[in-house]
Amino acid sequence: MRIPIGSVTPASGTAEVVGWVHEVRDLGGLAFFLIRDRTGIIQVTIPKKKASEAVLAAAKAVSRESVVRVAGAVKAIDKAPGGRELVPELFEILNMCESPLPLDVVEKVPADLDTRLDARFLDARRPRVTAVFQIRSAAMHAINTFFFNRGFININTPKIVAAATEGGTELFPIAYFDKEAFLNQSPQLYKQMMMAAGFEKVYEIGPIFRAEEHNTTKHLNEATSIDIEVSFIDHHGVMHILEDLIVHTYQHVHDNCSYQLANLGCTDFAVPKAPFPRLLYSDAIAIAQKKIEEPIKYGDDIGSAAERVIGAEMGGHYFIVDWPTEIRPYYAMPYEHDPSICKAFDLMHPRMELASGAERVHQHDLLVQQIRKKGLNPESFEFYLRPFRFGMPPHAGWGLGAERLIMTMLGLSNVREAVLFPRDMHRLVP
RNA sequence: GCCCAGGUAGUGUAGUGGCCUAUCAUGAUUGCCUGUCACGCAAUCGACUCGGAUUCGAAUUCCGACCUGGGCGCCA
Repeated sequence: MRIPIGSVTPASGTAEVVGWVHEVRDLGGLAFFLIRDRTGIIQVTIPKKKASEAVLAAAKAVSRESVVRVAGAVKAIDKAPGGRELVPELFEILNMCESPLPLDVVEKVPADLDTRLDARFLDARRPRVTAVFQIRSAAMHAINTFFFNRGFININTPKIVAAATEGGTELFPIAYFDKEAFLNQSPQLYKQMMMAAGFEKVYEIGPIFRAEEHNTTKHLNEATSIDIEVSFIDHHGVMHILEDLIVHTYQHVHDNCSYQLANLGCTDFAVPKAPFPRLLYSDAIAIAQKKIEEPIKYGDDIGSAAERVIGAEMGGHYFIVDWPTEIRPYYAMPYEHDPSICKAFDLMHPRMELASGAERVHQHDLLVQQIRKKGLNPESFEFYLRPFRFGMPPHAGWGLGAERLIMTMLGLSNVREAVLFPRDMHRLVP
């Protein structure tokens, strides 16, 4: 019976493991093989005088990164990684690996991201890359559990749509029989429609597509969005949910992924504390005006340079709240006392924006008015506007970028590190 | 879309007109080595993105193409 390498201990007695040949060190009369699976690495030691002919033949023939099955006695050895080693009675090559390798799995020599992504299957064998995706999986599990425990209904909305949701961002056109269609940039309109359906609390984790020709370390043309929409709640309510979710997710990773965090060198993994500070948009602008050279004024978007200096000032996660209505989408609810600002917010990590959300406009006529103000045609949104005439409850929601969450959580330098097969301007394969 | 910087063995690099039959590391092949853990030692193998131009001479200068990284705008 095969057991995971991470579970092999000096107390195991005998063990059978399967995995990849990570490294070979042949000292002459004694040879060391490091065998790796997704749970860890074990040293296999072959004393050549004592080993069987079959074991010697296989050990001589095998190449690095070949798949092998090894079985034998487990011995406690202080000098070996994990304090144990395997002395094989069986050393079977399940599949040979070609040579040379497209990149160095052991990482004695680094590889460019481009080279790594071209051979992602091999790149992902590297323990630190495996760790990123194991942590991403754990984080997603925590997020699903969080919503399930709070009574959210998990929904799936179409990714093939007829029109833009908000205007502005570029869409990917696709051929849809004899009609014009696009890949969806956001589940925004659909999750709002489910408020009219009385679902009250919905969430969706799914792909979003943006055809922007951006060339940065924090943008993808295909990203994963974690979206919620909740009825009978205001923007403060959904901000509470968001900060609780962030803390819960960090805590889950902290409690369940110590091996992976160690592989990544995250020795000081800190769980953020809620509540996160609420910074008024107007105060954020004031900070930026003091600290950066390029001119920025009330009513401007907060650019990368401003984002960085404000982030440095805040030191941790924070919200920017009460944005000018003019620079937010039409579905953000303006304040009654001052319609020039609205109940919209962004969740920020010191490095970048993670999420944005708002209390939504739920009154049909106000919504039409706001759509017009943005220079958009309400008629092309009829499928969306219709529910607002048939009992749409007050509601609020947000969308959180999954890759950015993982990127900032683990201190990754490029968002592509948080995606198995990233899609950007230049990359469509693999 | 705009602005920078690049493209040299499988991988990562050095090389700014002749000293390049191209540096170093890693890797692969072969040999030696019984406690390695970036094992060590020796030998061998393996590269200037493509096309054009300048020049006695181009990896190096110029033009074009293709490809890549980064910054900005915009956003998640």
